[in-house]
Amino acid sequence: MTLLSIGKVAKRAAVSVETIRFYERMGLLAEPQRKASGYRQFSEADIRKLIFIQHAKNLGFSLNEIKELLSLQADGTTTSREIKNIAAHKLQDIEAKIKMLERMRQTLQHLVDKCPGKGPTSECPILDALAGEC
Amino acid sequence: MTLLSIGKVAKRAAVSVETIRFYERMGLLAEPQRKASGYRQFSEADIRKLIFIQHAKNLGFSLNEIKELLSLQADGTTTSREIKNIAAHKLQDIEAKIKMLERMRQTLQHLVDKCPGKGPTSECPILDALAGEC
DNA sequence: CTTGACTCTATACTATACTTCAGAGTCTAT
DNA sequence: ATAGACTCTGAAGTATAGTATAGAGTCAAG
Repeated sequence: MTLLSIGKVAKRAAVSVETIRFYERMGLLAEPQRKASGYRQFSEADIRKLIFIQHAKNLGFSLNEIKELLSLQADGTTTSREIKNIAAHKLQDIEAKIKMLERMRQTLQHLVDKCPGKGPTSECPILDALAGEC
Repeated sequence: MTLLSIGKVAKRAAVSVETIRFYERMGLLAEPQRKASGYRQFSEADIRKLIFIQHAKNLGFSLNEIKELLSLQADGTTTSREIKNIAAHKLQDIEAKIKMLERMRQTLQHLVDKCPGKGPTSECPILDALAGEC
């Protein structure tokens, strides 16, 4: 198999060289082979792993969660059920976040609608509402 | 007016003593009066400000944004229009976040639905999708 | 064989919003 | 007067996900 420099891998996976070294330190990527000079040598599998990481990040997984997914994937005794559970949990996280943001959106929309957009700040309903007891 | 210790203020505003000192350092609260001993002395207005900060945080404003809101509020030349603009901007931020989370939710829901929840990880459609090129 | 691009390590820095800690001094109730 | 609660400062630590930098060494093309 062809071995690739960190720069090539970075370009192909669309991440920075520093990010790759950072992921290695964090344990998301195994320590790669080295040349006699100390230069890292990566394989195509590492590129796939980096792409996996980006996709999981896009779905809201943290690096720690991604690390867990990767280790479960590597572990022969893990079943698809565990992966599904993790994904379902993350789905709930996301739904909870959406609900919170929806509440924030509604409240803020009300305030913006109520504000005439003129006059001094002392009569601004937005500031009034923020100062209010409840 | 009655003056209050940092501990009383913390209790009444439902924040920690350290948080109050932190907000002071960040410039969200003005430096309070001090007793001869160096103990801070707060007023009811400070409690209202702390409550304002909590409410604004609940609506998604960052501490820096809240700092701006507070300084605009204090500044006599600012109009309600500026506050409305800031709130409207934040509303757009929130809406953008919701949209992104909705996309994440949909993708993740699809994956969870597709996964039978049994069998080895090597056949897990969730992991497959994360590894996929696109 | 030289030059420019690349890579190495280690450390520090970014942003956000706090929390924790040590060690010293103060306040209040009994 | 003394014990326990409270407060002070300044610095360091937490979590997340990287980015930046210095100084040294390596690689590939002409």
